[in-house]
Amino acid sequence: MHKIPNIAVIRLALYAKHLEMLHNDGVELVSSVKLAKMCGANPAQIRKDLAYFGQFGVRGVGYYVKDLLGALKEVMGTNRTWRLGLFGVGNLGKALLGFEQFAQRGFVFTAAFDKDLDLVGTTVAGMEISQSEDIKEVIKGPGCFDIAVLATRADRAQDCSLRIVEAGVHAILNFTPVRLVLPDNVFVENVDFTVRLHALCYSLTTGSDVTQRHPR
Amino acid sequence: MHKIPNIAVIRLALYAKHLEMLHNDGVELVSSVKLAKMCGANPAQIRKDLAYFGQFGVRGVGYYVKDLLGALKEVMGTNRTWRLGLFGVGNLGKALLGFEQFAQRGFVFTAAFDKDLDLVGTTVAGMEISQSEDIKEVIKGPGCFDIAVLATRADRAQDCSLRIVEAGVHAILNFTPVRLVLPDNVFVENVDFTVRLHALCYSLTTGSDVTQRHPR
DNA sequence: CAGGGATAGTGAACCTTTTCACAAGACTGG
DNA sequence: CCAGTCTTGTGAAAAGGTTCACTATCCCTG
Ligand SMILES: NC(=O)c1ccc[n+]([C@@H]2O[C@H](COP(=O)([O-])OP(=O)(O)OC[C@H]3O[C@@H](n4cnc5c(N)ncnc54)[C@H](O)[C@@H]3O)[C@@H](O)[C@H]2O)c1
Ligand SMILES: NC(=O)c1ccc[n+]([C@@H]2O[C@H](COP(=O)([O-])OP(=O)(O)OC[C@H]3O[C@@H](n4cnc5c(N)ncnc54)[C@H](O)[C@@H]3O)[C@@H](O)[C@H]2O)c1
Repeated sequence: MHKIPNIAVIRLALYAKHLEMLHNDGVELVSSVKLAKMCGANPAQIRKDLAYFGQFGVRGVGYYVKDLLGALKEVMGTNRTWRLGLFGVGNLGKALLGFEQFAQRGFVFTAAFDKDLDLVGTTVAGMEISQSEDIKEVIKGPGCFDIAVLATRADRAQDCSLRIVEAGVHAILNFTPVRLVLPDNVFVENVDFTVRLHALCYSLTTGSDVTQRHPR
Repeated sequence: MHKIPNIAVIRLALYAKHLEMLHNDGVELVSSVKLAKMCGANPAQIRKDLAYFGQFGVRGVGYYVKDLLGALKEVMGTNRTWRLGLFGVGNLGKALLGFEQFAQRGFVFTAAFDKDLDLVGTTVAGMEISQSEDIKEVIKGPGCFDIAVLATRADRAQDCSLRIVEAGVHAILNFTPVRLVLPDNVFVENVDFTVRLHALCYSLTTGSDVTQRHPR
């Protein structure tokens, strides 16, 4: 029994993305070598990553795209729709709400919250905006969601995340630059692209690539 | 002479971010232990990362926030303003253009391009939008930029990135889900948050955290 | 100016992750 | 049905990264 490297799990999402593309293109069979080329990975790594979760290929043949995709979705829990709740309908929040491709990938916004009373009650991308304080009521109804997307102003992020957790939500995609301090049973993924911009600056300045072995 | 781990470089940006906060709060001195707590890192790692680039601390005392920040900025090439050119002024592009905090961190949009002729000529967040085809002219004038931010529709991304490279730009922050195929001397950082959402799904489904040892 | 308490810098040990290399199985054509 | 070819699955080796533990250095107090 092996321990599963955390990074393998994250790569699974990457593989699934590319399998989805292959599937859409009508490709039925793929080898680890071909998939690796698409993902910019090493074929042995793909095989090893998959091996942590089972045997999905056929020796001498390759992987059946549809089967592997289905298996990966099951492993990752993405063979269902996940409901998202947005906090902070500003610049970024509006872009996220209006991003149709989320739905194609199984993510649907069921609620949106803002502090600003001018926004509350208005509709953005077909979604009526609720007041942040009402989270506990909203979550009991059709606005119930599984994952919170945090895009409030930075100075409200900690505070807001606490209320999210209090309401019983245990997963947060955090777009604010704040490192949230929350109980251990809450899963947080931080997205900060200024850090990525800095990596580019370093590359341009020194001429040396900051190659990423891990997808990010 | 040691080889510098690429990930160390990326962490530098993280340290710099937190040093910036300390500096704004008027803190003058910080130890590796304190900084590690803020960043969610190990103190030895911080010291080791810094050691790759020089000696910035005082034994028995700690690091002078202002000095260390200055040193890191120099190492990373962020002690100057970097000019950004936006491609694709849609949902996401508008949010990026309107994000004032970029400027605070030394990143300024000097040009914005779109394919849509209804958008070209209009002004978004104080920026006049040019036609994608005009990149070569724009880059010769005051609209010149160092880093391209790619937020076009996915099916135009590869094509658009090629034209960016042709115009002489060698760094791209790529928000599209496409893996760009470009010459080796072009630096690309991919931002794909659906992959992060999938990691959350996995955590929620299995109950096991996908802890990130590396900042992303 | 000596002693105690901090804390950076760093070689070495340790741990994790990637890559290699090959056996096992699957298909093809004759 | 056999030989040749392809590709997965996987133990083992290699590479890469993190953490430990210790030394060197500094500051402060008496
Ligand atoms: N816009 C970008 O491109 C971008 C890029 C990177 C990071 N971010 C981060 O995303 C966050 C939002 O950025 P933005 O540009 O959309 O800012 P914004 O000021 O346009 O929007 C913030 C919104 O959050 C709302 N808000 C504040 N406190 C709230 C609370 N407690 N509950 C619910 N809503 C609340 C505000 O009313 C406002 O509508 C910021 O933390 C920013 O640092 C934004
Ligand atoms: N909106 C989001 O929250 C979000 C999230 C993740 C990823 N993305 C990705 O970012 C990209 C943009 O998303 P969006 O929601 O802003 O889409 P959008 O359709 O609102 O905007 C795309 C814009 O790009 C322009 N465009 C197309 N081809 C171009 C070219 N060759 N040169 C310049 N401009 C061009 C279009 O005219 C349009 O204005 C997409 O690839 C999407 O997958 C968006």
